[in-house]
Amino acid sequence: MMQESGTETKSNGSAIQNGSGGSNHLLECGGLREGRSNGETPAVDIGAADLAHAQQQQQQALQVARQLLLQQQQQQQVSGLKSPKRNDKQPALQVPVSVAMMTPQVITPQQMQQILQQQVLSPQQLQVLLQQQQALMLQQQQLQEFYKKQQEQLQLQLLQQQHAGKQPKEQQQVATQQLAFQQQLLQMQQLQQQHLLSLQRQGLLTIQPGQPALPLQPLAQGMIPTELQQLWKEVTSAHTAEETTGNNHSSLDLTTTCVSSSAPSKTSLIMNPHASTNGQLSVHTPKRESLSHEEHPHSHPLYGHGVCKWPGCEAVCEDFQSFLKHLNSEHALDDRSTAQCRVQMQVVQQLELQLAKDKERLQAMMTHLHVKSTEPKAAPQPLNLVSSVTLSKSASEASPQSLPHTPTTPTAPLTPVTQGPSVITTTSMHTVGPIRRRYSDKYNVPISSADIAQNQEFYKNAEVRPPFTYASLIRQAILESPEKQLTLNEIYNWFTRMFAYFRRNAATWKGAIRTNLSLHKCFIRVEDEFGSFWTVDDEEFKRGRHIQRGRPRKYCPDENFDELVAHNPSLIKNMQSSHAYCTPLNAALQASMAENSIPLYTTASMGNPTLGNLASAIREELNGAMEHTNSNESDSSPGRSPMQAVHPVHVKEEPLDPEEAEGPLSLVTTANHSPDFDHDRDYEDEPVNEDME
DNA sequence: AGCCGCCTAAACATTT
DNA sequence: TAAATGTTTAGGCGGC
Repeated sequence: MMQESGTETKSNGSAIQNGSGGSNHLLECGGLREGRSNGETPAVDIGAADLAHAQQQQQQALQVARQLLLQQQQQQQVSGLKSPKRNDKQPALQVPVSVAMMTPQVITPQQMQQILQQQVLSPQQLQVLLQQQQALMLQQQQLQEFYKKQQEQLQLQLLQQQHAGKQPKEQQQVATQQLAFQQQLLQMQQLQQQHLLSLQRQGLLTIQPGQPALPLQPLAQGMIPTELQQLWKEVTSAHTAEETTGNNHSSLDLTTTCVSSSAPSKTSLIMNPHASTNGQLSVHTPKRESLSHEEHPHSHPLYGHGVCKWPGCEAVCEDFQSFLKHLNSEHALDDRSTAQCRVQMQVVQQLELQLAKDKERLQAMMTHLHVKSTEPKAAPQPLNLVSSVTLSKSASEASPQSLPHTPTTPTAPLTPVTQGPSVITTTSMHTVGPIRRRYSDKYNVPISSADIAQNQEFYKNAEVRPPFTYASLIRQAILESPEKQLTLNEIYNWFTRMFAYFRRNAATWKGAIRTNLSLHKCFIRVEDEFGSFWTVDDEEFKRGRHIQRGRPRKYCPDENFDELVAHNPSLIKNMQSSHAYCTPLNAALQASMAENSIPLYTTASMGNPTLGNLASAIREELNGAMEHTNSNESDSSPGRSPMQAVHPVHVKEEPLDPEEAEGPLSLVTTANHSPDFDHDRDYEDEPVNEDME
């Protein structure tokens, strides 16, 4: 946190920051201006132009839709006026369909613009929203048309009746139909209100709990208590809006409007008539029956520690009686409570979903680790695995007060989303608040794809720093690629694509990426005729070692270099970068490592024979070759030839592990081309065996 | 308090 | 020549 803010402050002065200063297009900096020299297609590079375009489309569509609606309504009014004889007995039937009533449900362009300006929606989300909006309007139109026809029919009948003075039954029927339609319209309105509400929420949350049509996935990943509280407050504040619907008995039919039936664990809202309080709504789920408070008269799920636990309420109630009173008065069966219940249903649903996922994950983890679990289904015991203590601590610190604060940047149109807690799952292993509790700290636990994917949508849209180290992310980027290899630029693009956070301060994080690539042993630079790319050695990643400090600069001219290049023209880059340190591992050292069962340079754990693994294999092979050469010479061609035979690539020299070579057993036989060398050895106090875990 | 890992900035070298 | 890429170091910060 402290570091975070400090960092931000620092980077505020950077040129990059200034470059996008004053603009609300937060996406325009970062990797987006990068030339894509590699010609890869950026998947979701969202630029200002894209946003503007989407915005324009939205507005156009909305305007067209509104015009259509308006026209219809005008027509209707005209037709109404044109009705030969208006029956005064039916005025109520004319009222519901009015511009005043319908239009507020449709998102105005201004609202949309507002949403867009907050820039919390990805183009995909925008598209979904647009489609939803259009679908809703279409529905609305259809209903209106139908209603209009019905009305005409009714009027016709009334006319006939006036002339004939009969058929009261039919009239009654039609009137009933009309009433039914009124209800339908009300439901439509509700739906639209909900839609609007969701959009409003999106302005704050990016993700929309009450949105039936939108994919629930983002929400499923994204809710944390703080956000939920916020959500409650919104719902509360939206109360007035909902109240305008007035006599909506139908609005209490919660299940019709809110719950996506696609969700695996269905929840149903039950009006609990047996609750100790009148009209109290309680959320029942199939799995978690709330405590029966009939059995515990003074224990109520909504009451605890003298406080009303109704979401968003927290009213202090001295005793249970006053709580009941409060409950009855403040949380009676009304629209607000209903809406809140809807939200709560969503919450429960998401949590269940999340729980199921995490249970599954835990099971897989345990299976993988061969941990005997007596109760695989039970709540996860704090396994003595990765630091549950740490996690719980960080989780506890992930309070809204300690949010990552980035508002110092003028470029950041900070929506509440960006200020929201950075971690959105409650159960993920790496629950991290703003604190940079890095996932792979110490343990170098690789991020699984699921870890990132789980919150993928969130991080894509919320400018929240992901709780992963650069190394972990780079590794993830590389491993996600089909070939398990990426150019630097592709790595950049992955970052910008996957994390909204990395769409600004490009200089900073790009530099960090480069630094990490160079610094971590696990990242292997490979070069072919098309350029260079990076692969990852997963085993090395888990070991988490860095290239040792004090390593001499790789760019040191050397007299042997020309000769080397002569033999291996394609090695130019790598040779010149570090040939001086391609110290052969002597047999003793290797034996030592073998004794320690060090899986040095074994193939990466990802399974697929990829180039990354190939690189590792090559190195392995190279090590074997070194074993035989017993060379004191610098790493010249003999070691390299096999590599080239295997693949027209070569890896950076670092793989030869100067670290080991410089350990106590090290027989650093290379000529010291660098004056820093002895200096390096002075620094290098890392004995091999210690290094070997 | 000291160590360690991570992040950031910066300087510098090399390549494109 | 500028920008991108790559390497290395220093210093700050938080966690342990």
